[in-house]
Amino acid sequence: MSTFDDMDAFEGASLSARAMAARPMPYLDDLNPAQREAVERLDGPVLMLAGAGTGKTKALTARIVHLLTTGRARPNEILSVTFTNKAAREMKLRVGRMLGQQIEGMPWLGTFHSICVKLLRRHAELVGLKSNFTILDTDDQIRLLKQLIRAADIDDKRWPARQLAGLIDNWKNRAWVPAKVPASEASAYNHRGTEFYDQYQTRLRELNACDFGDLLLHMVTIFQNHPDVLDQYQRWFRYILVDEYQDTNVAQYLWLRLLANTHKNICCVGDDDQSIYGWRGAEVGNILRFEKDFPGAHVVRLEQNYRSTEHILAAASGVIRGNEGRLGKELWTDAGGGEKVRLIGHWDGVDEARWTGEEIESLQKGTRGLRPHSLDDMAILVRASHQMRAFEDRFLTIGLPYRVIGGPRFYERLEIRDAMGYFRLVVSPDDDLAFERIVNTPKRGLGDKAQQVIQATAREFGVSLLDGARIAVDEGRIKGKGAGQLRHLCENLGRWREVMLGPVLRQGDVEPDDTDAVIDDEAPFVVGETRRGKPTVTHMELAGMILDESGYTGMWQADKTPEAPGRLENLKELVKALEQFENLQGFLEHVALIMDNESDEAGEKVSIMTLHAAKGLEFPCVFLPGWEDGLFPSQRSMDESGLKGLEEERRLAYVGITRAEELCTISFAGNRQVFGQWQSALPSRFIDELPEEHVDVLTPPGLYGGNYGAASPYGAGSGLETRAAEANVYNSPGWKRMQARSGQRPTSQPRESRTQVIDLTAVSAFEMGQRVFHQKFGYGDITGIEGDKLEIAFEKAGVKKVVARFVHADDDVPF
DNA sequence: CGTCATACTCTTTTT
DNA sequence: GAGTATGACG
Repeated sequence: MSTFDDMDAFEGASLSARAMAARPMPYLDDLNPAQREAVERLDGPVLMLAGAGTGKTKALTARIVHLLTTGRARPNEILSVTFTNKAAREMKLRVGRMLGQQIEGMPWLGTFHSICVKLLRRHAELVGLKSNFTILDTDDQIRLLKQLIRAADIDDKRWPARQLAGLIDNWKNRAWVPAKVPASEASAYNHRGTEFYDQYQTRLRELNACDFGDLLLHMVTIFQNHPDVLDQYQRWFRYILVDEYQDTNVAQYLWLRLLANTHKNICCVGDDDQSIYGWRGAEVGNILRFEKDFPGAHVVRLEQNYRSTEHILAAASGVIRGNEGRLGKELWTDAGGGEKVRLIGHWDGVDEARWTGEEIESLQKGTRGLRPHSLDDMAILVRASHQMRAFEDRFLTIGLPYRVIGGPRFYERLEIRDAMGYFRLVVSPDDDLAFERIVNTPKRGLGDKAQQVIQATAREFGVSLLDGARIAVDEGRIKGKGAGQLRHLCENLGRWREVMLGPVLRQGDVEPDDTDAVIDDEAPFVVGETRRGKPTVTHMELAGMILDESGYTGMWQADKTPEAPGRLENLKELVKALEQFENLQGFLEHVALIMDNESDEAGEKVSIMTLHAAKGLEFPCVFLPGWEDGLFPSQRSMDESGLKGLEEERRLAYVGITRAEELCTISFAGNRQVFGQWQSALPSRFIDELPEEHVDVLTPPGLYGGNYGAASPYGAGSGLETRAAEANVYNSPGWKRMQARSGQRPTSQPRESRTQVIDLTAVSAFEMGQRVFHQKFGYGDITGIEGDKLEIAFEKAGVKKVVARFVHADDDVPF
């Protein structure tokens, strides 16, 4: 079967090019001249330099629609790549909307990774894989490397697997296969980096697996070594569109260049000022070099900003101006001045969080001529995720609803990964990594020794761990109660697999309720020559069955730790998520590639996220806390990458400010608790780069260091001065206030500013001494009741004041 | 083999 | 400070 037969068979061809060519093009009227040029210049290489908030996605979707409308390409001949699944979804949606019809056939609109998986499944054998290869997540990757490291008798304390993983990842990002890693890297990882890289790749092949970086690397390798394959795709993809081009790494760049080589109709959209992923291999150079790489390229600049006020844009420009070697863009708007960017200094991180919380509440009511804002309009953008905690703590105690975006991802949670380990093993019984993960979870009395026996047996017979386990059990190589449990597990796995595959049909059997399907070609799994009927249970039921019968659910039900209920909840959610998929296999594939978690909880909430996660988003009101040297710009960034690192941090600042539509508030704190240790810092150097005429310095009464220029409470300074200041810290009013606060008198000032409805039913449900459960703090006893707030002595988290509705009575535990 | 205590790293950022 | 990893003990 030729590769393109199935492409044609793809949903794609549903739109006839002729029918579309006759249509009007209303979408063009909606564009400004620059956008319009970017849309209409269809042939040849185009670089769309799109500043923040300049309608990039609009132009990009209009371009796709234009390609379709003019009949230049059918939907399945357009390759459009994004970095995130979210961006891909958004684009699909908007193309459909603009076109006025739902488009089924954009099979090649997706992330680099998802498109590469699709391609790689077709050509896997060219790099020594089978088309049903599994995609390893970071955790599997690390465990695999650790095995290799230990096998080589190296101290994995001194030479951590994470480091090696990072190294290999880097190399893959640069499209270096083991043989191509340059000599200059030879000293990496104690001079054994390349050696391990080679071993690792071999091992992956044995496991019929690949990691994230491989998805791209393998495709580049295939394109380079198999011109016939490349040629097909080069001809097939008549038009290529790339979003966020400034974030591409070398492998992605090569991949694109190879594919674009025939038609050369490649349109890259990006903003060099928003390149913030250098640390994971992105090369700003790709976008800076575009005109050299693609001779005859047209560059279109989108500079009219539709998002922010003048002051905000000017502040952002002022900061980004400090970077060298930009392509150069100046954003402008006709939106008028608006509010100046606000700057405020705080004594410490706790104060910062408290002030921010109060500010959010007054923005909600509407202050100083600003309209009232929904909490959904507000976001707190931090440099590093650990900064989130201060805000979470504060918001929890004052009962301010918030959502953390990009926090611990759903699919990375322990219980989810365990569950998926079971699913993986049912779908592919020779997934050794999955086997290792779940053999002894829940506890089955299979410790180190038993597992070594299994390993040895598997190696001896040259089979998977699961088969090795079967043999080991049959031959009585494993003793004790573990043996029985292991046998049980193996039998279960076999049985679940049979259930999934469906009943075996004998020659001539007819499906009871489907007369056409003597042999069901669409059945998810056709193994060997065996014919299978429709499974008797849905994959959701199967999933539930697996989790229950394996004892996994039971394990958490028996667990009395505070996390257990949440974990069970997550497992339920996991099974629910299965509904959207045809079968377990489809689900696993999806999960491997989905890294963003859309938690669409209802209700108005303030968003808290990292600056990286905020790229592409916008909010009327944005808070940018933690602008202190060392934190932002991050010391590590500067140590590792010097000026380049600093410039990337500066771009991060630029990204942060340009997220704001109406109000942008920057803050810093003189002191912060890091690693449980108090540390002081100076205001960020980026603060000095904010143009004064666009900044409002807020200095609340009794506050230290609210002025900038001479911004720090201790004066701008040398290390000496800082040390001296540290000595003074303990006499300062702020310190004393902090001490007083941590004393937590039960009658501390009631907060008059709150206009929250007190939920009396919630309060009256509690009484002194009652044992309660809190989602974040765990179990505790009520030691005080005051309005709608409870004072609770938590077992783990200590004494806290918490709004009653965040607390549940715990009826399970007698006292 | 499983549980508990201690010791040690960790904080960038993610497809 | 918290989570993980290792080692001693039951």
